[in-house]
Amino acid sequence: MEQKSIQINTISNNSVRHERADAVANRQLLLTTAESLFVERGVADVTMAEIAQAAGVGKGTLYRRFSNKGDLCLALMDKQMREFQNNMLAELRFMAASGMTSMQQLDYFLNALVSFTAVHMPLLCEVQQAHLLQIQGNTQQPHFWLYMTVHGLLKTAVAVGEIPAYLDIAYIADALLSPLRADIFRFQREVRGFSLERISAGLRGLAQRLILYRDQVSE
Amino acid sequence: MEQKSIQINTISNNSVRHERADAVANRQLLLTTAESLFVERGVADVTMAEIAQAAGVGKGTLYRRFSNKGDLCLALMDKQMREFQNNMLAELRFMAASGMTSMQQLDYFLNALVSFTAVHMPLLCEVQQAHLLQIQGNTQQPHFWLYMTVHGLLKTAVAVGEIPAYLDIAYIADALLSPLRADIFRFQREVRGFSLERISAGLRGLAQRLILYRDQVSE
DNA sequence: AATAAAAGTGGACTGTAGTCCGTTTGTGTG
DNA sequence: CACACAAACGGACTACAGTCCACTTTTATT
Repeated sequence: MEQKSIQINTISNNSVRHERADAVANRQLLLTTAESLFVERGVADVTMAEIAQAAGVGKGTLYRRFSNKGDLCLALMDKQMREFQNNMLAELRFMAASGMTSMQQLDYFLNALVSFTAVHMPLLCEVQQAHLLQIQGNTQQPHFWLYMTVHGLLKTAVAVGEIPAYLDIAYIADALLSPLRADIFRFQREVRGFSLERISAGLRGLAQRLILYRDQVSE
Repeated sequence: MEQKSIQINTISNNSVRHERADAVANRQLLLTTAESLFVERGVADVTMAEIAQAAGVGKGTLYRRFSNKGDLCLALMDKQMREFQNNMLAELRFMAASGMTSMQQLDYFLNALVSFTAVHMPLLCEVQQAHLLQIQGNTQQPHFWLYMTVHGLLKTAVAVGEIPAYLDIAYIADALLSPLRADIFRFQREVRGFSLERISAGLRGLAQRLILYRDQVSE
């Protein structure tokens, strides 16, 4: 997880500068401070200035590490995010090897993603609020990986003939993920009062509708 | 459109207070001022203080009329919104009377909605940013009407047997509308580079997948 | 026309995000 | 070890959203 942040700054192409020790310590300090404040009073009600103050550093230091609240929240989820990714990758590979269809894998993936979204909703709200359009091909974005996964599964499903070839799977991948944007998800949970099970079933049901039935005209 | 704002404040149950003339004038002044600033420099780059100043009124006056930028933007769309609503209502009624199926009506509706979203995207972004969770059963929200319409069409479609009864249409109505949230729509347009036609076709294709085919098991 | 109360108004004020920049500190090099 | 300098630091500063409230204007009533 954090071995990544070392050796970021390559000077020219030869000598390397490590991230300074105090900087590393401060990053960690800020993360743990933020986390406990978030737990204590809720993510939305903690200001950046408070985090800096509670950690005993200046605001400039905080912002040097995390360019905004979303960034900070993303860093807090980072570990669990990678875990989720790795687990999913492994499980999907296993499912594929066991002869399960791509659409069954997609079903499983979406279900897991609903749970993940539910657990991290408060942080995800902040992340998505911040990263809205600075996405611009940033491969690091959480959304990017989700999209690639769903898109990949759909692509295979088309190739194998599970779903019709005329479907616009690039669009569909986006569309299937859009109800899981944190703000919409939250709306469904808190205003509509949908249970996790209902959201998961609804979304998966929508996805499974893509499956090709025998008598359909393949346009 | 603006005949509505008169006679809002009922005192007790008998006497009525009109909205003061200067207030009405100021509301109109603020709307036209805001609109020209928006046209000139883009919605996102105009601050509330600028609007107040350009209109020659204090900030307090602006905020008394429109409780935030989203509110102001909503008011600017109000006329076209009602128009869209009325047209749709009429056209859907006509389609129904002409014997078109609910799913065909939904197809038409979604297509029109994509166009509407595209035209008003900048304003919609602001509106949706502001009104995120103060929605709480507010019947005035634009989203509410969209939801009711889609939900209604799906309900009829189930009743008539166009789509299976086991579908969770309450969920599906939300899910179908979620790719049209302004921020997601914008992402698809500006980052993915999807054309309007592609978005419309993709969304409608997804909706049409709900249709019941003969050999499907009705679970 | 006088008046009281509601409604409206302006702008100072508060709170928060995020930037900027002069100062301090850790680190690799000689 | 000392020294240069990039990196890191702190906190003042800017910008904007939104609130508050003392003062003004309109309006209905008499």
